[in-house]
Amino acid sequence: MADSTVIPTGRGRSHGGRPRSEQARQAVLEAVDDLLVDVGYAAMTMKGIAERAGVGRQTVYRWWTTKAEILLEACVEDIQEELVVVPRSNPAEDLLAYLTSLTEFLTRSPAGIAYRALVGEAQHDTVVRDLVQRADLLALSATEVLDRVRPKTPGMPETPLATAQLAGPVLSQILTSAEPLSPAHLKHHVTDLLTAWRH
Amino acid sequence: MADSTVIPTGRGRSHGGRPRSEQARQAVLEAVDDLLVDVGYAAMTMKGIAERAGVGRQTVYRWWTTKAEILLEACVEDIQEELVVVPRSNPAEDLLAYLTSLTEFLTRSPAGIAYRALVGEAQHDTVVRDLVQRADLLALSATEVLDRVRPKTPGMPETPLATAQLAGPVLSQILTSAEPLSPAHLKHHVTDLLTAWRH
Amino acid sequence: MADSTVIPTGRGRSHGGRPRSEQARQAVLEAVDDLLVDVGYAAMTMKGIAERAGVGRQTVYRWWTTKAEILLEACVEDIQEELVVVPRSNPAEDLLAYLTSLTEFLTRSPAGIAYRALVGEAQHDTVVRDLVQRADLLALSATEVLDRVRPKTPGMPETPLATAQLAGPVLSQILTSAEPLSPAHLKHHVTDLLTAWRH
Amino acid sequence: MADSTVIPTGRGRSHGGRPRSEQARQAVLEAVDDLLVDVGYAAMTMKGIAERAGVGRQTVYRWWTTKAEILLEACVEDIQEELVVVPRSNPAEDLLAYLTSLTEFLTRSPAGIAYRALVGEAQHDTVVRDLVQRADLLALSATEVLDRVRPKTPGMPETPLATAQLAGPVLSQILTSAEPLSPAHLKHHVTDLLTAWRH
DNA sequence: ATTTAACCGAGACGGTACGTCTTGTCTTATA
DNA sequence: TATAAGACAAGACGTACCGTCTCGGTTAAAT
Repeated sequence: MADSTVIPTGRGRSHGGRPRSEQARQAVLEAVDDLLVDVGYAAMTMKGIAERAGVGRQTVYRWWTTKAEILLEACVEDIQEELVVVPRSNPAEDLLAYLTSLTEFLTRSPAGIAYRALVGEAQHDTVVRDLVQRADLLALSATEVLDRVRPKTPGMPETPLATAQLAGPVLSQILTSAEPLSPAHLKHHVTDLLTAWRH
Repeated sequence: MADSTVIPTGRGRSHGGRPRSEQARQAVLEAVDDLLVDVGYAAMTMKGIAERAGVGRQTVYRWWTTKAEILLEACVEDIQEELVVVPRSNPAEDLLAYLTSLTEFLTRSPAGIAYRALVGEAQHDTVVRDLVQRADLLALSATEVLDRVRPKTPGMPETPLATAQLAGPVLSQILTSAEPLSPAHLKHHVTDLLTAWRH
Repeated sequence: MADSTVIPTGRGRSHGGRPRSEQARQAVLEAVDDLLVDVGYAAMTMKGIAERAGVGRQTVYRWWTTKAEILLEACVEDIQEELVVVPRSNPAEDLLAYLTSLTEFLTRSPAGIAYRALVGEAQHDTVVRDLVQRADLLALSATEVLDRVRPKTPGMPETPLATAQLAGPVLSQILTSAEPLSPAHLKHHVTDLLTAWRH
Repeated sequence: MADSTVIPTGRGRSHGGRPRSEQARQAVLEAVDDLLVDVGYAAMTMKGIAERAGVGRQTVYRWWTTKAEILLEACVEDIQEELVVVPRSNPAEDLLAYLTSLTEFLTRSPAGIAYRALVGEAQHDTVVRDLVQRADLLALSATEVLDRVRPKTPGMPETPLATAQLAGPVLSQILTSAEPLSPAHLKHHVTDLLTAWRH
């Protein structure tokens, strides 16, 4: 799935013609990251992206149709690296490390901020909604942690609900409030989860 | 607090002059609701709102500065009515009724769709972010339910975290996926919460 | 006829709304004259006109659809003034004065250069062709002279042909060559015309 | 002179390499003729020409710099054939036949329409102006006729003026009006010319 | 009863981003 | 080396919306 977005060089490639410039692609992806930090999602425009990247406007439109699409491509590579959590010795530490890492990602990392912008845009735009769902960025990282913890928690529900129970409170707090859940809250939350899942 | 947004007729009112037209205000609020359903948030413009309401553009700009602000005012009145849950005989039913009602609100009600649009816009626009936080629409309804349940759940954490644990999974699922949590999931989630909160 | 183009303030004016800015209109007409001299017709763009006039792009498009249309409006007022020839004592002098004035107009006057540009564009663009024909700028001035001369030239053909015979050689020479007909040629031409028209 | 444009295969041709494709050249010249009729001069683009000809864009730019240049080359060969008038028994018939042929050429023949487009473009573009003047397409054909008539018209002025007097009214009428001079007008014009030229 | 002041609708104003188009250059693979 | 294909940077195209302004008219409270 990811391939179709990650490797856009595809496209027929029958013969002849100048090949796509990897340099231009990288310049656009970097420009998008920079602009998101500098001016924010709302003030980011296709025109501005092209200019910041030193690239023709048509070149941007040739490969992407919206700024959300560019943002997704720019974000999708980073997210896996940044959200990988090294296994811990026990479930409580494992889950807490994940939630801490998730909070950090969503509030500090450029990729995380991009992810929030995408989720925001998804509420307005059906196309973006589909893109975000298909990429399903959080589920991948959460699944990994949950699979490690599952053997020791016989009451854990199936993955979709467990993911929602684990990450939902953290994510929705960040999306609707100024402040994320505190480390103490995170710890309490993990304890409650394990209490429930062990029964 | 809500008053400051609901009664905008204030504004100095030193003396003389034609009073604000309540008719124009209502026309704008209704136009915004209609347009959100008809064309979606992204395609909704200040110009379009004025035209749909049969109102001069200056009249819109005189009282609101962004479409988010109008939407908030249109939404804030409905939300309390729609999310009120009649008390049930036991905690499990009380919580389940609330989550069911919340799911319904966020996926069906025009006011709920407006709320999602506002949360979405808040990720792009700091001003909207503040508006949404200040209104704190969900907390009000959740607090009521939690207060009813609290006497029977000694382990329930303080309200902010409990609200996140209760509504977070439901909300974040709706914001990031096509499908909300199923009734069965909601039931399972309530059971888990009560298991944790009773210990 | 000319009124419809000369008084563009018309347009219904049924009620309400900010009235058209005469200042903006004048700024555009002057900008077009300037640009025609500075950069030439081909390099003149709607964007450039708006910028030179210090006017929004939409303001230009609101009142004119092509640069030719603007040019015509800018030209149509000047042309009558510049091509009026004071009556002379005899036909030969009358005609020669007109042709001299015409040559001067077409090779020196900004309005004359604009007229040539319009005739040029008329070869490519049917809409411009109609505009130019309808305005019929040269015929008006030629008719005046011909009417003065006619009483003394019984053999003069009807006005359309006489106009072509009088001005055609001068105009086509200027349109297809670097150099206009010389004063000596003009004199010779007038003599030939009168010879023919007196028989 | 014509050679430099007609035989563009020249270009040094010092040593090896793939020779110019005569097939590509013909395809371009035909595409230009087709497009002029189909979409008109203004809507004709270098890109469109290349695509219609089934030719690479670089190939077009390699051999011509503007569409006017291509048009001139496409036009220059035809014009001589189409404007040749077989000698008639008397000056009046000779001149009338020429003017009739000229009218037909300018209003019907693709090459004539191309010529009008070139004259039109010459008003905007100095380079085209020079090209058209240098080719001097009409003078060649007019000179031929005038030379036949001259022995019988002692008062005919030198060729440039005589050409202007003969063809100018016809040409300028076509360039500035919807309708060319009528056959009756042409006949009248010839009579007038001969009246003047015989004195 | 008149004046004053803020409201109302309409719509033109100077801007700016949109997404598309053409320009002339370049880079590739093929002939 | 010339070719067809097609990506590239640049920038004009005409449209839409932005937020402001100007108009003539309306509606009340303060003169």
